[in-house]
Amino acid sequence: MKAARYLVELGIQPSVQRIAVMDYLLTHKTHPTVDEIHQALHKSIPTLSKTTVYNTLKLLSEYGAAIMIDIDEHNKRFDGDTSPHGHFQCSSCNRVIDIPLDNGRELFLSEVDGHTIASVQLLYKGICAGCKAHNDKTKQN
Amino acid sequence: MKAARYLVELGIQPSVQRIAVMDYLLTHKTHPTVDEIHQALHKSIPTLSKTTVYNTLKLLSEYGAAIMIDIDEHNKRFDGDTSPHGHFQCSSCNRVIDIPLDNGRELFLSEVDGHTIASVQLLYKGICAGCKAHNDKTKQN
DNA sequence: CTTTGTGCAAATTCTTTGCACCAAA
DNA sequence: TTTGGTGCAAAGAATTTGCACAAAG
Repeated sequence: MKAARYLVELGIQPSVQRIAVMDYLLTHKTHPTVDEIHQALHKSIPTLSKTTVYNTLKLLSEYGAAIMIDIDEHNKRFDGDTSPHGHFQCSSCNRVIDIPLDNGRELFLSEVDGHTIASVQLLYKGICAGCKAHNDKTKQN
Repeated sequence: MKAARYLVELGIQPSVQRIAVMDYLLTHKTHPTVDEIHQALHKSIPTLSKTTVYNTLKLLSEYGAAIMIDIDEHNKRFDGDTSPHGHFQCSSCNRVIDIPLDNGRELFLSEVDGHTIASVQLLYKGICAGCKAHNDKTKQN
C-alpha cells in the first residue's frame, strides 16, 4: 500500500512490478543488488525480468525514490532511504551498513567551489564489528 | 626519478612499466581511467599492455601508492594523491575534480560503530562551474 | 486506439584469468 | 636458474539495447 502511494506521489506510474521493487527497498534495509531484488521478487512475480528491475531502479533513482550506492566493486546497490547518511561495506562479509552522520551533515551541500552538487556519497570500507569478533575468536585457537 | 624512488620506498619492484604508471599518476591530477593511462603511456612504451596497467594499478592500490575512486559509473579511476580529500564528478563533462576538506577531516576515521575502517571516500556529483557557465551562456540565445 | 511498460535475447563493455614468454637477481 | 613481471587472447560478468508483445488509460 505504502509503496504504491509513494510512487504516485512522486509521479511514477504504479505498475505491479514497480510497486514490488519499491516495497522491497522500503522493507529491506540491506542495500540489495539488482540480482538480490530480482531473486527475492521472483517468488511472488515469476514473470518479473531482470530488465524490468534494472529499468525500475533507474526510474526510482531519477525520481529520487531511491539512491544508487557505488560502494560495491561488482554490483550496483540500492537504498530506499534517501535521507543523508553514509555507508560502510565490510570487505569480509560484503554487507553494507548504514552510517549515521552526527557531525557530517554539513557535507550534504548544494554547492562547493562553484560546482552545483546533485548528490553526495560517503563511503567507508573495512571490517565490520561482527566479522572482527569472529576473526578474533578463530585466532584464539 | 621521483616515482621510481617512491616505489622502492614502498617495497615495490620498480619496473619500467610500474615507474611509468606511477609517474603518470603523480604528474597528472586528472584521476585517469585505465584506458587513459594506457593510451597516454603507449606512446613512450609501445609494448605496454592494458593487463599490465591493470596489474600495476591494483598493486599500487594495495601498497597505498594510489587510490581507486569509485565515482565513475563506467570506469575505475585512480589518484596518486593519497591524502584525505573528496572528489566531484561533473555529469556533463565527466571530469573528476578534487574537493579539499576544511571541516570534514574528522570523517577519515579508523573506527565507526565498532567497524574497523580501512578507507573512506567522499563523492560528489553534479554540474561543475565550467559547464554551468557554459550552459548559462548558451541559454541566453 | 494510442501510449507506456515488460521481458527475452543479443550486444556491449570493463575487468579478470590462463598461460607462455621475457627479464632480472 | 629460479623467481617474478609482462602481454596476448580468451573468458567472465554486470549492464544496456533492440524489438516484439502485453497492458493500461
